[in-house]
Amino acid sequence: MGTMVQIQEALEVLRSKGYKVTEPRRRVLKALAEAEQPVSPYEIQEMLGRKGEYLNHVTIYRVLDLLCDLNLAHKVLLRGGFVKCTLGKGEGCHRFVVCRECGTLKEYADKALCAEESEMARDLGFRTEQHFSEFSGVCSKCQG
Amino acid sequence: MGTMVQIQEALEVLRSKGYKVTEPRRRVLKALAEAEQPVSPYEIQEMLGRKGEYLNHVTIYRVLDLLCDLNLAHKVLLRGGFVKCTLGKGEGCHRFVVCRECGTLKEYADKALCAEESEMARDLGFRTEQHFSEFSGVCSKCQG
DNA sequence: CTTTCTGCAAAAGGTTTGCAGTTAG
DNA sequence: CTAACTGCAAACCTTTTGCAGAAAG
Repeated sequence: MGTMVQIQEALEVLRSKGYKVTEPRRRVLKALAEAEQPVSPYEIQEMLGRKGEYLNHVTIYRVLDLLCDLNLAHKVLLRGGFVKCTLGKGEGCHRFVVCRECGTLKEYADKALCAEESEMARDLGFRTEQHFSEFSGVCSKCQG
Repeated sequence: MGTMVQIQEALEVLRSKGYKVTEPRRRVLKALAEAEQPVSPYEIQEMLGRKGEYLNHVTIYRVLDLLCDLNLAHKVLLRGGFVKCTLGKGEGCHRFVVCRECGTLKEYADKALCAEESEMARDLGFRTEQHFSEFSGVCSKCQG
């Protein structure tokens, strides 16, 4: 499955930036990859607990901080949880579409939209650096 | 000044929806109108305290909840604070541009952008209902 | 070996709840 | 008057900090 590959890639990023590859970091990455929805630090702790892989919550907070710094994970503001990043580099700002019913999330990027938003902001006198965009709606499965 | 008018309008919305116009609600609205940046519940409490207008923090939380429900205020997720809504109705989703330096914020809405985003999401199988957008950047004053 | 990382204990902060008393309409 | 609102106390949950021991490279 692609999940293992994704985790390996993430670990490689850690290594290449001089960070150590540790068991807690592996576990948090795996938990994020397995989660279908954005998950909070304590939810991650629960997920791991069920598999007998206890981690201190402080450790989880710190791992998540690092992963977000490296763009290997994102905090979803609308839901207050974290997700594993599924995009590569250099494709514009990362966005989310979140299903209000089941919590399913899709990540995407669109350079044209980014450009348009930046222009919008320029009209207001701003030089934008980052666009946080999250759309809330209903996914195909949940549409009746 | 326009501030008073804006508050009067907000109070009118409260009245028209059957909510009571109380001193705490007046005070929170006034504080939001005076704030130049997004402010947290406790910051609002401080602002009011300096004017000798004490409010319990629980009351402030509840007033803010109500104002957000009525779209008279917004929670700015990037900053974790609240702002008074400055837009009228039916102009599309409300967005923010926030200055990373001074915290200055501008609110705007753009129907075309909304439409474009909805199309984007439709391609991903989503029927969107709400677009939540915050741009982080540098405002004209803070640009060197 | 040495630097980085983790766990623990504890504190600090933010948010919520239930209830009794007050107030707007 | 009565329903709606506020204040208080307390609980609860989330996040952060400092430090001592463990582990990766």
